[in-house]
Amino acid sequence: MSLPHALLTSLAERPGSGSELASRFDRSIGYFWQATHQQIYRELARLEASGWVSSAAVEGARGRKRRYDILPAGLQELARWTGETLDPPAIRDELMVRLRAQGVLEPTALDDRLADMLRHHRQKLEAYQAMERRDFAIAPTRRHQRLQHLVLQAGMDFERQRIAFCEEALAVLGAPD
Amino acid sequence: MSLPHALLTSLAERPGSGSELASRFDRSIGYFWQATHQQIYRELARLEASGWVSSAAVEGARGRKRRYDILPAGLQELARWTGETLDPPAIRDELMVRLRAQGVLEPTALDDRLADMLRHHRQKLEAYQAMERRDFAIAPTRRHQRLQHLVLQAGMDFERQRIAFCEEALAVLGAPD
DNA sequence: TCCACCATGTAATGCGTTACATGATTGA
DNA sequence: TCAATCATGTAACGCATTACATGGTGGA
Repeated sequence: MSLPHALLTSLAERPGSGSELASRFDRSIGYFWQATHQQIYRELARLEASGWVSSAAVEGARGRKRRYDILPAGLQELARWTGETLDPPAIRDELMVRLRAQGVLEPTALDDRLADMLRHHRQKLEAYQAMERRDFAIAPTRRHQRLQHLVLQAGMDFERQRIAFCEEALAVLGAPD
Repeated sequence: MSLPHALLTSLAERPGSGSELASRFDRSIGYFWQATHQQIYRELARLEASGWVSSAAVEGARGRKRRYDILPAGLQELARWTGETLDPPAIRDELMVRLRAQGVLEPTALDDRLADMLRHHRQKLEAYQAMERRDFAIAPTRRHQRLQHLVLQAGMDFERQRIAFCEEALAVLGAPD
């Protein structure tokens, strides 16, 4: 249940509207927590009902745009949650299930799917590397920046590991039994 | 929506009852796909309604134990699914959200939580390493075994990466801003 | 004027989670 | 015989997902 706190974090970094938050979830924050615009609007309404954010109509904007700001109570809640007990990550890796299934089956098109995955992860890695060149050309010294860099590096490590894994899996599937 | 197929895979490897499947989800399969016994029983009923598995009461067993077997239609469905389009993994990493939140907050107890995580991942890595020593003392040559080994190695890589990450994050949080 | 698009929202469905319940067997 | 435990469920709820809907603005 981290979506409300991911939104609070994003609003603490910078106020914004629902659609702006949605686009942030397609970029930076979305790399480790995804949300659709439907989820975001519903959750923003709850955050406001809880007194953690305030909102105001944006004049001169397209549609019924509203700007959300985090309130002191929201910052307090965010700090409380950040230090709260943290559950280990819940892994749900469909690729592993399929590899295990392949082990009890005649050959399927799984190697094509692995090739797709390989392309996907290589593209993501390239995108992260471009971000790093752009935002962290010089190693940051402030804690805030160092944390963001660390998280980006974790994303790159994940993609690299995934690429190596797909390559090895393809080799195993291609080898004679 | 991989739970039905994870169950089919497990039943294809070896028939078993709901409770046996539940205990497999606490061990081998559970390392990349988790499920509670409630989910498993509900899903087994659906698999049987779809004609993918059959079940029969186990005589002389405790309680109302039923043994489930995969049917030819179930194997066919498993093969279809294994070659089907595969979505990239959905990442939802609460730790990353908290680190990003910490970036806009005064210090919290997050470093204690990181220390907890570190212990957790070190224990999981040790457990995996014990499994590897026990099951893969000699490198397997059959595809089926090589795939299982590969998946186990992926689990170990994940834990190692996680350990390194927590250590670096603790270093960043401990350093002066 | 009218179409495309932006911004926000509603509705339906399904999986996952948690709490609780029932029947049957073993062992003290 | 009775408590503990095994095996199988039921029920309620919430988040995530998908499809669809509404209102307002800008540009052709």
